Amino acid sequence: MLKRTLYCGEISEDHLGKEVSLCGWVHRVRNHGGVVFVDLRDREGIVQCVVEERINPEAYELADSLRSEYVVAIRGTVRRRPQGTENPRLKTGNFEVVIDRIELLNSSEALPFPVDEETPVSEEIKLNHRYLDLRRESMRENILFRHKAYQVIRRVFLRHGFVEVETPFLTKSTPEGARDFLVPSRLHPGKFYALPQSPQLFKQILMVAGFDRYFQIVKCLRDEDLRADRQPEFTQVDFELSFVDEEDVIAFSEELICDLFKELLGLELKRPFDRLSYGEVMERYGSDKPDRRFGLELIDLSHVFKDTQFRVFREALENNGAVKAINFKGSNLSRKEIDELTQFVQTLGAKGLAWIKVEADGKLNSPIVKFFTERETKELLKTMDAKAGDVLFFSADSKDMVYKILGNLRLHIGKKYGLIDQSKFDLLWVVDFPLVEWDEEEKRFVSLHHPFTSPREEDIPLIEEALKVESLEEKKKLLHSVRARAYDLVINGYEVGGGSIRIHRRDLQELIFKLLEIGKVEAEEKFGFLLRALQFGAPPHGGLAFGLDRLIAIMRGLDSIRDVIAFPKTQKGICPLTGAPDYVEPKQLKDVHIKVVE
RNA sequence: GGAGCCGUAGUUCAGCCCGGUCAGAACGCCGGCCUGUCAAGCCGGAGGGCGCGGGUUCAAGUCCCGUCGGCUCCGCCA
Repeated sequence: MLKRTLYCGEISEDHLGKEVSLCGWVHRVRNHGGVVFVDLRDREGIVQCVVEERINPEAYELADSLRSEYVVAIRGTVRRRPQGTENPRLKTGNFEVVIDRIELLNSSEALPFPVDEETPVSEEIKLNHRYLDLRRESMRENILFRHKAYQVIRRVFLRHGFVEVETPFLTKSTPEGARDFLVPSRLHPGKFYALPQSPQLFKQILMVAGFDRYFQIVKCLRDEDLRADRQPEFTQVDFELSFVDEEDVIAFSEELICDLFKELLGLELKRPFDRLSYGEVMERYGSDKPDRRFGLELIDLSHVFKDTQFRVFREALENNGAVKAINFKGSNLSRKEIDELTQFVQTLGAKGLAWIKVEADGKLNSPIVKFFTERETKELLKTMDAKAGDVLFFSADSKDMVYKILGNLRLHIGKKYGLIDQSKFDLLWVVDFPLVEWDEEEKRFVSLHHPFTSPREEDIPLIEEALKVESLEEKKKLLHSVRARAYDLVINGYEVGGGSIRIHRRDLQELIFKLLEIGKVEAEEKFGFLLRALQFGAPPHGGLAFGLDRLIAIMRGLDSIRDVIAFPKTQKGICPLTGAPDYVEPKQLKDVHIKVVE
């Protein structure tokens, strides 16, 4: 067999006149009668190979019989293409390989879909034949890009003295957080391991153990429903440092992100990244992960309607809710377009969508202005800076609902009407998260981040006070102002990283468990190992984890993380390639003491 | 758990609203021609019965119900 001397995509000026041997896949064959062009492809790119019948009849005949995705080795001589026949779309487009010999290494069936960028192919078919999909240039580049990212990331960590440590995959199920994937134990009937949602507790233990700086590029598993940016198994760039505060973690994170953007995209990001508080981003964007590449900010109207007779607005304000609006400036939306947006917000649980359109003559076209006083209307238009052609959309409801409706509507409009500058990267730290929020379903407070996140020192008395008061409203009020020492990195409206300074004192950790109504017995049972560790000289520590899949997808301008994962799952959590999940043999079930009930 | 869009040749789609030459196009595939193309070109050919199951009807890709699958979103995701 001919042995490769270089990759197809590497052919350049340097190889002119030299004999080369290439191994790869037949991308395309063009036979012009007497001369055949074979585009040969490998992971580095494509190069055109050529053979003429009258010069090399044997190779010509074989070349003529080649079909897409046949595997061949080709020996030949590199030459400059005849003038006027260069192909600027190929990296190797100024050169071609004059075929001396072709070895057919394997043939291929007719393809289920073309290995090119032109034809859109359904996700199902692509994943079914992922090996073919991955041969496509864009997918190959996504995977190679990701590979390069690993290298940059490791280099940055090593530069800063981080130690790479692996943590267990067979671990313990913990309450709080996402649903666990469970693994039945054969040796311990009725007991289960859980696959880790993240190495959170292990990395904290490593800090207690004195490793000082830890990192790991690691799979995390959560048994929750999928989204374009969520897979049941995904990769975190996880790290933790001792003897640090927020600023250290943030500064290091920025360096890591900057190095990635610089080395992989050639972009110099401006440092420090912007920071906004959780409260501010919720007020302005209705989201804790805002995309700031376009406007349409939420504007508060409670002062305008504080005494309004319009029932919908009045009730919202009376019930401690909010009245807010966004102004889609100069959009001149038609009634049909407004109806479409109304339908959209209804899928989010809105009853309807109040709107005002400012017509060209300045008249207001709206189903609701008739309920406003003259003063309200005037102040409203002023607050919203409403001009001819503008369309205003309102939401009046509980604060959570207003944020949800207008935040999602804002994004929907931004995408639908092309308001987003796709060439930009918007990097933002969201800080000052509340430590906990009330969970109406569970009727208790739950961590916004996770139960190991430290509250601000000065806010701890508020927690103690809240635990003493009886009234729930009073509790909520007190706890609302307890801030977590947490920080999220948001890029283009995606949460790509999150972390916090952790609790390193047992008494404080116990206080938080108490706040979260995790009883002493349960805390001991589930987190006893952590509590004990905190008693034996736990250093102050904190860290962060980046969602690598999301980060790579954003850097590559992709909408779905499936495109940066070699073997992703479909929305129903199925791997079409292997057919997982699947039934197993009764013997296997018996071994692990599992009986399946319908 | 819920909502929306989609499912027709190997692939991407049109046809569905207004049931009755509606089973089509392009690419791919097969055969032939062609010495400079590069998503080659030209000529010819094969290939599906419309995801699956019911129902309505004289008649169903076309209407109705159910179901499965893909995608997007809500819930969920400490």
